[in-house]
Amino acid sequence: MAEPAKSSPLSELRIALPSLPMRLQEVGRFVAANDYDATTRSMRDLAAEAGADPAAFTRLAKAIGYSGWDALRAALTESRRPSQISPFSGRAKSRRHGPNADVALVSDKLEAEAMGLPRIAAPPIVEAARALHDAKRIWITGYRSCRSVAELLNYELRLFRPEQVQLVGTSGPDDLDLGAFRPGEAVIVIGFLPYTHASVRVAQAAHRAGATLIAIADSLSAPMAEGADHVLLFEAASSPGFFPSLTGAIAIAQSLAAVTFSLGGPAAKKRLEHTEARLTAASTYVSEKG
Amino acid sequence: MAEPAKSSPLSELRIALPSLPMRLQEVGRFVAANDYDATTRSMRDLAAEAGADPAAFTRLAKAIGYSGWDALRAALTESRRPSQISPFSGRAKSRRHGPNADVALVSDKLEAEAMGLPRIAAPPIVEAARALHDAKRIWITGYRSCRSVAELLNYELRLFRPEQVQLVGTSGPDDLDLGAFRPGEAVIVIGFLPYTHASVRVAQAAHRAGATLIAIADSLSAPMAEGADHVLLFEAASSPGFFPSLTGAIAIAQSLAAVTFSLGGPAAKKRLEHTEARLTAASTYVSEKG
DNA sequence: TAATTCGTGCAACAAATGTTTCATGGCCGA
DNA sequence: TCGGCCATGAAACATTTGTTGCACGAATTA
Repeated sequence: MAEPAKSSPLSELRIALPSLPMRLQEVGRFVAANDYDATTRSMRDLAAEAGADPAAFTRLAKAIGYSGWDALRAALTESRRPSQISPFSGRAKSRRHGPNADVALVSDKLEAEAMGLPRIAAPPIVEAARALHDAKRIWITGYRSCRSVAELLNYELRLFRPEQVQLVGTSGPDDLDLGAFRPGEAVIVIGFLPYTHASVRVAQAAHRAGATLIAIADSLSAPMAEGADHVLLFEAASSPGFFPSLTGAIAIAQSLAAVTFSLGGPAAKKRLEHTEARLTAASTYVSEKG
Repeated sequence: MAEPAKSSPLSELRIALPSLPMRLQEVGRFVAANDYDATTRSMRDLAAEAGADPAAFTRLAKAIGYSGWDALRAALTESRRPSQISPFSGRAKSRRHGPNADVALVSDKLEAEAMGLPRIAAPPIVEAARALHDAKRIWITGYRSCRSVAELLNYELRLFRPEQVQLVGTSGPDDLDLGAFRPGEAVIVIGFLPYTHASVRVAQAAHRAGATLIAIADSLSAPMAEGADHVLLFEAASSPGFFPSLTGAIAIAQSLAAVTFSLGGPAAKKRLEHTEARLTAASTYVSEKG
């Protein structure tokens, strides 16, 4: 196995974790999960809270290459020192070339996308959620990279409205679903430049069928936004990256699902709990650990 | 003796500072200026660096109203604890009822998610991208809501590396793919609390096979992060919503794809152009209109 | 089955920690 | 000038810290 980067003591710990004895794994996990306490409180204190032997901490430190717990904690403390993280402007010194160019690129991209989120208009989302709440059935469409957004929306809505939500094109060719749109139903279409023909066709079919059309797009002039009852806008090109940013679309989708759920009231809550209970019963999840 | 329940230990210190003896002022200023070291290093250590007597620290603490240096440091430690992600709690007083309640909810959610993005660490993303660049093959895994992230990553990476990227579980049962992991390949696992058994199984299989494991998760203590060569963290619970936030994961995924593409150089660019040309020729997109 | 290694908890150890005491020296009021 | 007061540094104190040696039990190997 390739030797991993020794960037942080915590990552060294994680990497060595699986090959450690059981008790040391427990302690290691505890340290990873409570790294702040690990740097501030005493070893015996941590041991008491973790329900482990104090010696285990010393042994853990030695097992991953440190001279003792003191050395591990010192490394942890240094890696957590805030001075190196806080100043955003300090990144300006990073040169355009060299190994840090990519880091600067990523940081800029994240920061740019963060700026875009608060610019999303909330009221249209709430209105669209009301439309979804009233809809007898909900269809969701998204192609290419927007398919991920469509599937997320489909997934979250189905958590509390399983029978009434459906992705277009999953139970056969898209064209079959296009003919199934009815008044009183809602169709969500997600897309941005360049727009796919398929998404436009779905939007047109929805409009023609008299269904409520909700478009999540990057522009009011997007083809699938024509004739839409609700248009939710996000900035796809806000980031200096190569691919259009989808964080805005994802944020809209999740907000839409959250508000729709909120409108659903106790019934939706009960439904969600029921779904979660079923998943838990099927032991889908890893059980909570101590 | 009663401990003061004031706002912040540091502000108490600053307030009481001018009325203190000269030597205690020096020490107090040192503590205020190096509060991180004050919580992590020992009293004698600080005294040595400040060029003061260790006893001065005890006297300082008592002068402010604490029972001793230990009490002061404990207060400092608690006030600095990072888990309190509550710079927003002040605004939480916005009306809970009325027609605008949902709008406020959405706005808060978007703002909270925007705050989370810049907190994502960029260097690990770049390192992970290097690993992807070197990988002979890339597997991607994500279940439940994380599947949307996995599919987005799969889509974007396939734009310029079509043959070497594959979603786990698309060409048959997951278990078939699990046996196909090889050293020199990279496996990406995306997940957050509650963690699915399936994702943990994939991570373990990757680790066992000697493949490079990249985990995109909400915590260092996530099961699939154990033994991972790269862990990319995002905040899933940062928003006051019902479903875990995925904007962080999406942002990481897109940054990862962007940097990997960047590392690919002209070859990747050529490949992407080729793919785009093919899609255009198939008239997938709506032609630019005037 | 016997021998051996390994993981683990317990307890004792030396070192380091925070606190206290004491002696010193400067300052101000009498 | 004297006497009391306070700030200050050094050293001694009890406590707590991280560490290590030892014994017991389980798992592994011959």
